[in-house]
Amino acid sequence: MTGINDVAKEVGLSTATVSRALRNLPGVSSETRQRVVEAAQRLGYVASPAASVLAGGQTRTVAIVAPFVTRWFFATVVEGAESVLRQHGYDVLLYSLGGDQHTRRRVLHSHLLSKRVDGVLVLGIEPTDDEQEWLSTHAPPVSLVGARMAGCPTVHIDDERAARTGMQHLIDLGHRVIGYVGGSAVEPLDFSTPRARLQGYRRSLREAGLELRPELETFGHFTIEGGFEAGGELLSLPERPTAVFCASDEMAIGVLSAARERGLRVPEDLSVVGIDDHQLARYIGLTTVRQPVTQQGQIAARNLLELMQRRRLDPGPSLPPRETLLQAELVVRTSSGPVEADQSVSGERAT
Amino acid sequence: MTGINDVAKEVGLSTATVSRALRNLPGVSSETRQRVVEAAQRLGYVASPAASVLAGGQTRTVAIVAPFVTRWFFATVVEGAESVLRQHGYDVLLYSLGGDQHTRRRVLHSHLLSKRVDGVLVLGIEPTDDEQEWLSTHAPPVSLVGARMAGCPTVHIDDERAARTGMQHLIDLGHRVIGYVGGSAVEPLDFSTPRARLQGYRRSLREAGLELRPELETFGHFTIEGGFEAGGELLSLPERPTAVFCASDEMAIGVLSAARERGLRVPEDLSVVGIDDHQLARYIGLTTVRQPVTQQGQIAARNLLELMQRRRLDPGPSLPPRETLLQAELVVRTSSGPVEADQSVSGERAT
DNA sequence: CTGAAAGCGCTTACAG
DNA sequence: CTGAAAGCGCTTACAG
Repeated sequence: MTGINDVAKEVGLSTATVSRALRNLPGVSSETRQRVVEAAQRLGYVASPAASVLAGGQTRTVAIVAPFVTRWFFATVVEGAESVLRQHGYDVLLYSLGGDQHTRRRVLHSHLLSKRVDGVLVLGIEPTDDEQEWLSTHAPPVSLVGARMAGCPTVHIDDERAARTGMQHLIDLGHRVIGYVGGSAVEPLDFSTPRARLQGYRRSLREAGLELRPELETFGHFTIEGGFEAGGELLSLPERPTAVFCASDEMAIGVLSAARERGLRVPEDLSVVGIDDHQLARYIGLTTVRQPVTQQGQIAARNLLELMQRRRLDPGPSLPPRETLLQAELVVRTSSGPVEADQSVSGERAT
Repeated sequence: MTGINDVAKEVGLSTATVSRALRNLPGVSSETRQRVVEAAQRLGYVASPAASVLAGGQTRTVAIVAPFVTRWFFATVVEGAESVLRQHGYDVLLYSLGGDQHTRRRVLHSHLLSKRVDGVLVLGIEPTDDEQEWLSTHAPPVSLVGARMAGCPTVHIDDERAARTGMQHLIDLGHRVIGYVGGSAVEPLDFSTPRARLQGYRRSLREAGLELRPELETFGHFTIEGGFEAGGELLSLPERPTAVFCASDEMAIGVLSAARERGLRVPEDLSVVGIDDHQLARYIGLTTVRQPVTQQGQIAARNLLELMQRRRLDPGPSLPPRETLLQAELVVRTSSGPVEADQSVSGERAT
């Protein structure tokens, strides 16, 4: 494998000069630089990352930490972030936690990260206080999507408000018994998104003077299958809700499926609304609260690039962290409609 | 940041012994090993990957190269592979090519990989002859999913056969005019899967004595949206097909949506069959040819682990590469049905 | 079983 | 503008 010495010999210069020339550092005559670049090209030389890192360079690598990559939202954010990072010459180390606490611990709470990457992109996970403390003292810069961490830039939508937007739509349509399909029964403290959406659901009900009923709150774990199960529960209730609001489109798809299985017409017998605007949503006519997803990945990546550059240039005091709040907007399709006459009877009872 | 020297000082031993103890190498008394491990733990020491690699160790990192991570198939394979690799202590560098030739070139055809990772997992891309030659001389072991490369282990289904399975189902139901939604009009040589599925479609028609018509072959780029567009074309044909076979479930979902938009009943007016068994398939009643997906990622990861281990232990002649052919099976749901009376008229005409 | 020393392939002050 | 030399933090023969 050709090393920097081979290139140095080839052009009759020191490795120092070769190193500087290849990295476009100042202080190399343009003629020399050109000769070096040509020789390197000819010999097929690429610097050994390990040696560069060890000698004090950067790793040119970023870690992306996400709970799952099979969920549409995270896969899309990863793709958005990855392309921006790659354009800037960074490689991406993927840590898909898979809900595993052990892995999470190893990844977030060990020295691995700090010596391996120049920055960390955290998706959809709210680091605990312990983790935050550890990260801020040991780890390289952190940038987040859909979560907050003291002193770090983040990009997200207002989840509570997004939920309220979807709920308001249903309430405006006259629905009075509205089921909810959210994340899981016991939201861990470190997942703020599902908590905020649940809050939004509840607050909308309260402000509309509607009753909060525990049996209307179900949990779909952000999967189609989970939504199907949760939808099944809701539709089996003695007093069946006339609408179901879901914390994600994937769960909404599950609910639609549960409705179909029971022969319910959508939206005549049941209205369903989600959050995301999943790629599938427009094709199945799902009413949803759309959030920009690729864009969140891109913005988070740019935030991270900026932090890494800042740390390189000037280890002084950092700017106040940026919080980018993206707009989510209601997209009305065919899965939601007004309460029908026979439905509103049960709806009135509920009020 | 605590280094190996700090640990060595702490226990009053040489760095060599500390290094050996921590990596469980033989030739260290168990008492010594225990002291070292404890000290390392206490000091929060983790070896610098860069230094380990440079000193002759392995990178403990694997590259996964995939065209897209937002496609369900690839995301699922990645998740399967990643969890196996992580269990074995490997990190994963993700290269999502995004159909970009430039990125592809940089990733597959530069020295980056060879110095950065111990192995490469290639998903859904058939390296060109040039790339194969380069990879086999410069790169670490390669393991593939859904593609072949000389001398490398691979796992995949028989794509032509999978297509024939789906097609036979439609033919058995009496369909005589069957549309096809595949990858893209000009399949690059390096994507064998779409080509093989198209072959399967054609061969099934020929063997059933049915006519191959160019206007029945459309292209959906393996996305829902692409399937929707392609489906639209097929359903606008003067002689509308009574069935559509799709090279992936995501495209089939698009076709279903196009049918719905036109008010066509499924399966009475149109049968639709896909390949994959996408997580959504059972919830929308999609008939499909199921392939194991997570499993392909896991097997490919194990193949790679084995190769990496073999290279470590014994750089001698390697075993003949393993080709794992997984079974794909028809899953009949509600999106396919027999040709109806009024349909078969046009069907008969087509014969 | 343990240690001293060389070396992995770069980068970076420091000189000139 | 260029070079000699130290050093990044480990691992690995080689001795003992």
